[in-house]
Amino acid sequence: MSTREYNFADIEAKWQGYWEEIGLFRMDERSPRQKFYALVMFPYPSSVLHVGHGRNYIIGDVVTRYKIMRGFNVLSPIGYDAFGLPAENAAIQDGLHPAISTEQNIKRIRGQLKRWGLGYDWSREIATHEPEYYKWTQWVFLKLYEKGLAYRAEAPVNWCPSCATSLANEEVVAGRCERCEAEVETRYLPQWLFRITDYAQRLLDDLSLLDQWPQRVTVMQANWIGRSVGAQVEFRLAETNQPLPCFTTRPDTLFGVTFMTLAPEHPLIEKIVRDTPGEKEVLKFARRARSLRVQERTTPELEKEGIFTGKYVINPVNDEKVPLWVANYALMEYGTGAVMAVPAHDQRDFEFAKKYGLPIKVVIRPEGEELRSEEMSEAYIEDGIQVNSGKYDGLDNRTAMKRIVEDLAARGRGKEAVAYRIRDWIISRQRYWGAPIPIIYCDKCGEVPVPEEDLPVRLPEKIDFTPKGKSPLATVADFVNTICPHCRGRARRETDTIAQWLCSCWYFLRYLSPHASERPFDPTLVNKWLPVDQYIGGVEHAVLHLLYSRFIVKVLHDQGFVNFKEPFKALFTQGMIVKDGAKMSKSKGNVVSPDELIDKYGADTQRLYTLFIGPPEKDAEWSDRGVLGAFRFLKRLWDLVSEFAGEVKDANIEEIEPEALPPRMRRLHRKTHLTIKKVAEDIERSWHFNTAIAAVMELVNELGASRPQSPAASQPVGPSKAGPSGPSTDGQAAVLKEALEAAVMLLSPFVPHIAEELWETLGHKPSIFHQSWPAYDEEATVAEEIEIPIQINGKLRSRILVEAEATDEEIKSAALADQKVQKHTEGKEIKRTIIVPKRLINLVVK
RNA sequence: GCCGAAGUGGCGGAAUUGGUAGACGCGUCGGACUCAAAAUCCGGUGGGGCUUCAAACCCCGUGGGGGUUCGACUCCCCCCUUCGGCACCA
Repeated sequence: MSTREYNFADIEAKWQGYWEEIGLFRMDERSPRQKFYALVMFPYPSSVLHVGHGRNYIIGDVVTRYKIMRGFNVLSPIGYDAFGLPAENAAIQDGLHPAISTEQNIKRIRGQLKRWGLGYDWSREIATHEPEYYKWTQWVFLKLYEKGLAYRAEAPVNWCPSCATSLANEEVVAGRCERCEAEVETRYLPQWLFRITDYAQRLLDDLSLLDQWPQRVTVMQANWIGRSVGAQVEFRLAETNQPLPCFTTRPDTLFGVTFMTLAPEHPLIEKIVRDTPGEKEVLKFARRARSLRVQERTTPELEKEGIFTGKYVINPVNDEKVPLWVANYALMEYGTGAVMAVPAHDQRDFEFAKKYGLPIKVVIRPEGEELRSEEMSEAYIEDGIQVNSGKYDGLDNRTAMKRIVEDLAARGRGKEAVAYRIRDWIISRQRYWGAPIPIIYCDKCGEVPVPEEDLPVRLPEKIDFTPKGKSPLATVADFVNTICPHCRGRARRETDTIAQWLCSCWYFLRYLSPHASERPFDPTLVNKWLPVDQYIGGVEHAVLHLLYSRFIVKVLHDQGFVNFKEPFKALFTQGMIVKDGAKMSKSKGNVVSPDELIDKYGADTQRLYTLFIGPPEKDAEWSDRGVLGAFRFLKRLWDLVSEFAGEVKDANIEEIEPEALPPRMRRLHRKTHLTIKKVAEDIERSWHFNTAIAAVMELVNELGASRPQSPAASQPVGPSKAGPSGPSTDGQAAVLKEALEAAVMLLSPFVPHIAEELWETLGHKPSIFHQSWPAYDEEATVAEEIEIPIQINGKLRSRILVEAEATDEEIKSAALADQKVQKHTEGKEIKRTIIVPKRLINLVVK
């Protein structure tokens, strides 16, 4: 037997070396071919990657290789999101400097990526912790600072006690730290923020440009931005006439306002209660309410509490005087921090009013019904007809809403307004392992940005990482003490670092000119290559990385640095791979290591199984048995090609004449073309690699059945070895060759190493990826005979074989001639006949 | 509570616009090869009924209940379950 061993280890090493050598994935800036930017979310270098991470990169690699074969000039870069807390926490634990552990991890991960056979342009590799990179992250910060989009404020922040740093709102999930799941506290600290709220409307509007994003991601972003349309209405303090604007989405209920509430943080509180009898009590209440933890403060379960300030405000629609309260459920960050309360038509206000005996005044009633406040057990929040609303009585509330706002606007006491749920983005981190914020504080000049030519502000290396609630950088005198760029006087540096999210907001621009030392990116190249044609990553970044990147790109666009508005044209979010029903994690002990798997079966097997496991956008359960199945398939393919290679070598595919072939070969020829058709459709239409692979498996099964020694293909092999693939059957050899080559090519983006090797076995010169993707012959996919199922009253009763071109009449008479059909129609009348061309016939009988 | 996705054999999953439900793989059962095992190859495999066995045949079957249709995993209505996201945002 001439069958060779499937020695995957050697094969994979061989071709990985070869691709590197010929620069298969090196992007050529001068190529005239159409560009395609394929991007995978770059890895965070914490320890090693598991097979779950692999899915992301494997899918990306399939896209890269497929697009290359489709003739595109592909850019497929890789890098490392290297700043961040885990490295620093590890340093605290075992004393290894983050710079060292990060470098070590990068080395290991780079090795893993290469062993997977992933195609990257390694000459463009970047890591965000390198000064050559973070210099430009700091530059981005300065660009925002110049436009007033970066500012410092003493803000109540989400504080993660375990990470010992502040967090952005996007990093808080259900009151817990997104990373470590510790409960988040509120602290008051001076922080650096980005005015992402200035871009809220555009971030929302431009979601409509992202028609190649999964809808759930755009919906999540829209929800996160949380736009509400309403009105800003100007109430005034009764004594001083000082304006106290509030935002409402229900100006139609203005006549039902019976009190007003202020957020405990509201700056006005202190002023208005000064020297009043209730001063102490009110301030005490406000302080207590403020100290609540974020998740306690913002749940509907919170017991609604408040206190009367002793002051009153005037309602602009009817000049009514209503009491002003402080309430624990009012939020300073939303609207104006002052809320008009309409207990009859808002559930929170209703509960509050009931508790404190405040009046409830109905101003909207359901159509055709009365509504009495004494009988209400909950607020009526639906639409209805205005009552107790002066001249607006009798109007439907939607109309009244518009009129009331118009009338207020005419009197200068209100206007249409929009409020957003999204908050400004807190980017300060009180930790070491990040890019220092490039700001200097000078006693004379105040806050001074570090001049561009002084970048990067380098991270000092020698440092004590132990978290103290403020940045470790504050303890390094050499770092803190500096000179003011303006007056040359003594000054101090900002000691917070930039949240790592900013590093990943622009890395996809850096890939175009990764080594440029004079600028962050090359504008010509960036404008040519962006937006990214296909971005691939996890859905967990829906409102973090993906929202932040959109924001930063818009800022850069506005300043003329780039000419596109959105960074990622198409997004694909792959599902998670779980094991034993849970996300893979070291602590759960359910991590499947790719390294062992590759040792045992090879990278191609792992790749094939990962792609075969299910539709890539869905979560999937990892199965060790499934891996074995993938391996078996590759081995079968290997044996088949090895076995046939010699016989088909001289055959000429061009000379196939289907009519001259025996039926089995004709079927294989047809199957080959059907498979070519299906695989491209599955890849292009829905990325369903699992069904594409299944189709090739079918082809290989069919091929296996064509083996000379297969009982189905020939008589038991006699003393003569000539068999059906002997010299007299060149046409048959050509069909076999065609099928083998198609199978190998169609699998090549999925299992590139074995494909290259078998391509060579079949007598071709590498690389298979220089071949263009196979095309199918429509004519070859047409069957001469087709099977038509026969239904009687919608139930399947029989099947008949008919000529593909058979007319309806012919099909019908063939069906009626069928024995089983006769049995079922005996003595009955055929009422109707439905024929779906080439699909089925249904006889309706009675 | 609101929004979204999903529910198909023992398991992962297939089924263009409504048109043969269960492709492909795993598992399992039977067989071949073997002293034996592994590997490999061949064949069966949704449930049930009928049947000595088999074939043939019949019934049921895509979370549950209705409906539309010649025909429904697919469309419509109601309900259940699971998973994601949001959740005092005025």
